[in-house]
Amino acid sequence: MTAATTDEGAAVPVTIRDVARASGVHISTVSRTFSAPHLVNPETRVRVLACAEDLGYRPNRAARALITGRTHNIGLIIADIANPFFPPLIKAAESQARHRDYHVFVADTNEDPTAEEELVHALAKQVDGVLLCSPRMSNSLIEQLSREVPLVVVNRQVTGLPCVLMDVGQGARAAIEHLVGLGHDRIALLGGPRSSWTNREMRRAAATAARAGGAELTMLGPNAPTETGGSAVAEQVRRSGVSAVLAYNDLMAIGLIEGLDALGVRVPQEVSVVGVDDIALSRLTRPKLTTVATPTAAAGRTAVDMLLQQDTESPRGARGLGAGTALGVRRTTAQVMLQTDLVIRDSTGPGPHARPARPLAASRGPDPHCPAGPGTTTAATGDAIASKYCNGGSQLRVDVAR
Amino acid sequence: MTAATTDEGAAVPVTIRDVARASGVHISTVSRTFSAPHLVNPETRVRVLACAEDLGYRPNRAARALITGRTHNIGLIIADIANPFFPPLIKAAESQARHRDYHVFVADTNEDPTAEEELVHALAKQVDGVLLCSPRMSNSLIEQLSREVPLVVVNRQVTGLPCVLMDVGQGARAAIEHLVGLGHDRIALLGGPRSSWTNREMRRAAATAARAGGAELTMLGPNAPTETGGSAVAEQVRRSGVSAVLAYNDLMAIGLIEGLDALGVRVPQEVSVVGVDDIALSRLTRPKLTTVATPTAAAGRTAVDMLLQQDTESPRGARGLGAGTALGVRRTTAQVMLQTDLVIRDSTGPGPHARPARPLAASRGPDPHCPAGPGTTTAATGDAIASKYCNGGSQLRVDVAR
DNA sequence: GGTGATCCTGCAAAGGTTTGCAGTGAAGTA
DNA sequence: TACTTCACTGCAAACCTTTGCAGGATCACC
Repeated sequence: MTAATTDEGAAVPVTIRDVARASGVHISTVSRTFSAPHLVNPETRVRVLACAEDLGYRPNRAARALITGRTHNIGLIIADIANPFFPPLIKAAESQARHRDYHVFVADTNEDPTAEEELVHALAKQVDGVLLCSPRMSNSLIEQLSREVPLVVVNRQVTGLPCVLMDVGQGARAAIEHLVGLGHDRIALLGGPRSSWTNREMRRAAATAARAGGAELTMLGPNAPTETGGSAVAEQVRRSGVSAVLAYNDLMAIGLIEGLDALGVRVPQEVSVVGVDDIALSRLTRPKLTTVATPTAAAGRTAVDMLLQQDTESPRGARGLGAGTALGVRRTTAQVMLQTDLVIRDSTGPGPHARPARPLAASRGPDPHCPAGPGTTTAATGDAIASKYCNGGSQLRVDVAR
Repeated sequence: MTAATTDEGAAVPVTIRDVARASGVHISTVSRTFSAPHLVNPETRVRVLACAEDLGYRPNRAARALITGRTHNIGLIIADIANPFFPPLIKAAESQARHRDYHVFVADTNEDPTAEEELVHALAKQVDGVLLCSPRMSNSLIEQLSREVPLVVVNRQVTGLPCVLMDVGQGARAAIEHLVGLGHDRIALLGGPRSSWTNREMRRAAATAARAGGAELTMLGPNAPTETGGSAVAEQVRRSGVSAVLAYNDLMAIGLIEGLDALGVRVPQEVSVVGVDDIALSRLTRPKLTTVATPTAAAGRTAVDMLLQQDTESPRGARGLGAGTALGVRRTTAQVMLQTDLVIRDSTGPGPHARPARPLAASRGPDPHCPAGPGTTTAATGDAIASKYCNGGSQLRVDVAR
């Protein structure tokens, strides 16, 4: 408001120097007023702050970054923003970062590993750390890049690096058990991208669970993790003769349901379908999707916390230590596993070997993921009652490596 | 790869100085090699580039920004990333910006005007310009902020500022005409946020179109632009006795359909519903949503182009001109209006006064918004054939003010 | 050989901030 | 009183890059 402007309205940048002049102190005192207030006399401080406020002074972060080596920015590298899995993660990460006075660069790689690498390089000098979400590049490349800039990896396990993982293994197991419990003994796993860690975990856990439950598991894929990727295999699913499908994610599950519908195969009457992610959309389709809910927002928050924690511990470019000395630079390598929940809705139903009317073991009640909406209304439509399978809320299991 | 690292792997920042030493030239020559290659001897240039490559040198953008006054960053302020309307816009904007060697800060305001203002302030020094998407703050505040940093406004008309608008007026008119043509003469407009420019435009255009078509238009709202906001008014819609509803956006339309379904009201048999935005989701619900498609990605690209264009024209902090002199600072105030398209799917059907079997005036064919997918398969399910109402593609109508 | 033009390169200041060090004055202690 | 301690402030270097200016070398031309 009171910031000086020229006639034409262009803002005149007001610097620490202007504030110093106005308040009659040296620029270093102004600097300290903002970055180390306890070092300046309370009276001086209020005077400086008043002048700064009056002139509309705001610290130049670029200049600050130049000397401190900290930008107070973080980077967020995302495979595909348009995939509804990511926005809640971005939103949570951005919010958490801002709480800690950090800003967030967001970059979209279109699932392209090369773009991922370039972006890390491009961002490295501008940020204090990077969140790599569902990366598609190799582990060794990730390790290598982590030497250039602190990294936290989401949805991928890289030894020696801090990771935030969602326990899709547990989720896949719960899903298979749910299907087996419903009387399905021929199940397909609709795989996602080959380079996806989640994909590998799901395959492994689903295979084990199917074996334990005496069911036969058919692996399909890899496929694009999109609606189209799901609908494209509808025909294959029908031919395979399975009565249930666990899909890599909700988008594929929804696409598959569309595809089956086009072939005249009814879900869940003829084929049961389970997705993964519990994107908002999965409550809005018909039938509403049974899915493994992943704690996306929590993952975003946690990843930011881990990044900023390790960041605090390892200031780069500090002046006191000889530049580049590894002294005191110890990076966190904690790996956090977030729990998943099976949310049972309407896309799964009794299989060929269903036993009559055995109640589910799980707790019952309205879908906790959809409070107060008509999304899970049941009586009128005869839908199955939504329930959670395992545990009440998302908890952390933390392993600290090395 | 060959960048120097310490034993423990921490990266040693390599500067222009290191490259200069390695290649035996002065730092200014190295600088010119990157920022003004034509000024340096080809032989020298290749030598410097080789050394830079070898050492893994990357220019420090903060330092560069400090002296040039250009950060090569832009800010993107979004009301709600989780609203599926925005991700395609973000994606397009980020991609376009990156093509021009700019990076993008993304910030989410949670529909909070105060947060918008704070974010503009916070970002101002770090970016060369800001995209304000569907802002909720007042026009006068926006104008004031535009003096601090170049702004391009999306989905809001602010005189004197560059704006990217979607012609929702045209869209609303087309929707009303479509409904009237189907025999509906009592229609409700389900309004969105009061401070939304889109909302005002829709109201105005819908009212005019309804009058022209001899239909009665009931205004409902304001409501939250979410699924919940839509489902909350289902009861009100039923009581009002209308046979068709035009909703502020797809989320509300989908929520409304859910809500009506819960009340036992069938769509489109008893009530027709039209949304706005054509989010990906609108093709996946049952019934598939008739909606006004807004060119979201084009808006993102256009907005970035406009911002960078005006940015090129008005270098800030240039050294040659006296700092802050408005000389040469002439900002674009072009306002671009992007055309919208009515996409007819399955949530609209004949009204109480339908004339029998009059073919629609529009072109027919598969939904151009959903190529090659089973999303609009028709024969098996008996769905209406999807078609576009007005024009073939999104075109620009450009007015250059002042 | 002298003059001027052209091409390339080096010099040094500048941009806004932080921070180790030193200096000041006042208060506390012996 | 002399000495130490303390709280506060100023000084100046440093971070990395860009860029106006000037100097040096080379060449062409008269």
